[in-house]
Amino acid sequence: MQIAKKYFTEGLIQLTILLSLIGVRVDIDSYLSGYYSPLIEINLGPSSAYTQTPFHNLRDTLDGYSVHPKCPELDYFFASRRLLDEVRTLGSPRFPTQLNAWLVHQVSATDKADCGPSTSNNTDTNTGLESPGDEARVEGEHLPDSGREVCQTTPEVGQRPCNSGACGFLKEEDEVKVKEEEEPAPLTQLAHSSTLEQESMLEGITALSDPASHHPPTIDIDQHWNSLLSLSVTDLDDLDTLVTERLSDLDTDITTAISQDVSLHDAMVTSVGAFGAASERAESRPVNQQQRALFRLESTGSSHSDASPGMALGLAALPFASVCNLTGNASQHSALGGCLDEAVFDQINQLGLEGLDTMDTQLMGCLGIDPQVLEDLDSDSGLSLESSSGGPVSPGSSEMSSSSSSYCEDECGATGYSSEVDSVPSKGIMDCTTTWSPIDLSESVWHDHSYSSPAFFDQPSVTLPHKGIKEEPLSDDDDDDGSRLDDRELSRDELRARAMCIPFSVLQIVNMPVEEFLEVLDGHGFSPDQVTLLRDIRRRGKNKLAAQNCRKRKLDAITGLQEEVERLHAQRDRLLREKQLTAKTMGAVGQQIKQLTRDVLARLRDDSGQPLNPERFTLQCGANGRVVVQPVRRPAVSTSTGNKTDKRKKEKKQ
DNA sequence: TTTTGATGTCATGCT
DNA sequence: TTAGCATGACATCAA
Repeated sequence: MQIAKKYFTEGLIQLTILLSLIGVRVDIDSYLSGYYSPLIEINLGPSSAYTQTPFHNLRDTLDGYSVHPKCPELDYFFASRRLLDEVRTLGSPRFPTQLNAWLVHQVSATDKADCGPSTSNNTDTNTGLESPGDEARVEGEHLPDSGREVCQTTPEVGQRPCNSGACGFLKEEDEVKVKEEEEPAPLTQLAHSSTLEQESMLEGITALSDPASHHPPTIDIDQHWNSLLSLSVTDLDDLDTLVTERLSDLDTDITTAISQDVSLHDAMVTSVGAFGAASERAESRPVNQQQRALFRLESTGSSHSDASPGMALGLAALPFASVCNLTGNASQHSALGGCLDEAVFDQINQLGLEGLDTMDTQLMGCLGIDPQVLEDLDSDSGLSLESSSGGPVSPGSSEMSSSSSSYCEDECGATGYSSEVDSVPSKGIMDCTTTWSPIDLSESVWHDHSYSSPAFFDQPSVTLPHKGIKEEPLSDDDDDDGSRLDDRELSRDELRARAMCIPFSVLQIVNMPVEEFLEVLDGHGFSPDQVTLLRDIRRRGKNKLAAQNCRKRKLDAITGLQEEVERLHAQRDRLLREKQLTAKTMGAVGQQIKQLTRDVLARLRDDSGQPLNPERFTLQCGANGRVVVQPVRRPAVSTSTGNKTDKRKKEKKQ
């Protein structure tokens, strides 16, 4: 039985390795870290829900982040994680190392069932190899073997417990220093392996090391954490120095930095678990939990080093900010984030943060984040970019995605027309605020500056005088001020729709797919006027978005041209300087040549023994490097050349 | 009162 | 033919 189990385990490992080599992520770790023991799932075999390749195939799609039916509780987590993955894809490419995490789960997961599903504590749970219990002992007998096999027979893959997460990152240095003496062979392999392999091997070494050595890192975590937190935002240079020193101390820090990125979802699981499920472990160890969560979040580059807290909140960390208690540690957060994965957020900023900022304020409210912070990040004009992007009502987000995806490629989030942005609030927000209605959102974000007129109800004409607003006294009826203000916030089309008793909001009309729109036109028995109004509203809404897009592009083009002009100016200045420098150099060289020529000629004698006259002779350097004295050509020569030019002119004329 | 930027809307061409 | 997009032009509002 043990032999069969061993073969089975090895087969799983090999299969996982092969899948990883062809780019299929075997991300069991995501599931493991939340609710279930990895050991149990491993024992369940390949039919386990954690063999989630289909999930990963779907995860990158718009609506493909649905969780495996066995884990519906993780739905909102994966929605958040998907967002973060999208953000991270803007940065440097990531490499799936969850395979390694899976392998290490085999090694160290014997006590997972006892110590809880969270993977962040496996600094301590690695001692599970010694944990009592029959099952743990049985696994303890096998898993270390399998782990060594993996480490030795497949060094190119190595091991890496992603679930070790930030703890692993912090303790690796110390542990590896200790293990360098104890484990020379793996480190030798490490030296010849790639970055991720080194990372994996280091983690594997850590996982296979003596459990007794895992207790000190808990202290080291705090020490490292305090040292890192002691850095201020303005100490980034020092932080870089610190990183450099650590790199010099241990050349695997880079790999650990990568591991931070890779294991972000672990942090999210941990954090989410602490936030949503309020697990016992989260209660028993809140400090470490938050620290790890925060550190991991930062390690994934969730902020600019110089970003304001609001900026940080507006980034991809938003879905996780409240979970990770981010708001209270913005400065430290920035320092760490800027160190670990700054490049990602450079690109995010370059790509425009509006897409991420379009996290609806209601969602922020659900997460306990002050929406005002986000509003500060936006322009004060209340651009309907927000409204369009925040068109969460969009029942036809797919339609919007198909129509706007082409432009979203380079400006996704910038203009806010991303279908993804549309889709996210439509799901996340609706989950959080069940009382939310499209009308309310349209009133709050659909920008239409005062085209609405309360007089419209008195004069239900289709054409609305734009200046009717000013003509309408505001204080005519104090009792109706509230309703009038509400009406004033509505757009003209909204008012028209109300007047025509159309049971759809403008956003719904604009954003619904064509098929659905046609069904609405046909199925609701609208009058021709209503149909016309619906079509006009839809057309105007679409055109409004198009106009905003167009203007955005125009501004971008102008900005690009300005930058191009500046670049060309700089190039021209540089070339002019080079030209002047070259002229000066040429002049100096010419003077030197003249002086040398005079000196040489003064030392030469003609047939009569007289020095050569520099006025009549000159030195000519031949192609072979020989210097020949030649008589200076008189103007007659120049006239001959002039004759030649005359001949050429004559030839041209002919 | 004028200027200017932002925005909505319409017309038109194209896909 | 229709829907949608892109864009120029114009109107309006507000600072």
